[in-house]
Amino acid sequence: MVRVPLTPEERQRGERFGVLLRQARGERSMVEVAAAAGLSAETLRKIETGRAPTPAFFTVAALAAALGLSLDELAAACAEGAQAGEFRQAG
Amino acid sequence: MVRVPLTPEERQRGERFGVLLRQARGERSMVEVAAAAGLSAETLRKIETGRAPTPAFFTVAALAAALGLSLDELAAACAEGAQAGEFRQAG
DNA sequence: AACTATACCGGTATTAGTATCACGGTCATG
DNA sequence: CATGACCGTGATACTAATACCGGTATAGTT
Repeated sequence: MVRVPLTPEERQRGERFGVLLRQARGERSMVEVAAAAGLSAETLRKIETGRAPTPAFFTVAALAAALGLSLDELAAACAEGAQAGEFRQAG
Repeated sequence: MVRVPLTPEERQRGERFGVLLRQARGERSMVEVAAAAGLSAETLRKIETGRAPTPAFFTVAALAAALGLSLDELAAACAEGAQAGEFRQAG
């Protein structure tokens, strides 16, 4: 095995990431935001639904610009979410 | 063609991106920074040399955290660099 | 019911990111 | 020179991101 498959935690992080993007998209359509970011709507949908859990940096940067989000806050939000659900689930 | 190959501009952006990371690494070794970011040294090398021009978002986020960089500034620097190197070299 | 717009889903094709393996260069030791 | 440790690099193997296609479902309009 030369490339390790994505761990469940990474996929969960991708899901949280997608939720954040979807919230930021608000009422706008996928097609509009995807076009603004220079992506296909399918790619945006995969990212939002967590089916593409680790998108490329510049893809996320373009999306963040189209949505008016901060990359640092975005990454921090995912990291915080990971800690919240990672080892503090039981107590 | 279902996935468009990276354009020369995207590759150039990847090279600028790698240069920024290498500058931020300073005197530290690849092995140390890669370990701090949770990557293999080879992956860090590919990113720094521009052979991986569009790394994953969380890979970049981990690197930025290890190097003390801002993701927003990083993305902005690459975008500005694109404009600066495109038609305004002296800018 | 038909038409339009939006979003979800499975399948498919192609490129690219990431990790492991193997090699050369440098410095310190003997 | 031989050995070992660290650094950077190139080749290779494997998974994932991205895009396109067809089908499905919901909601609004006529």
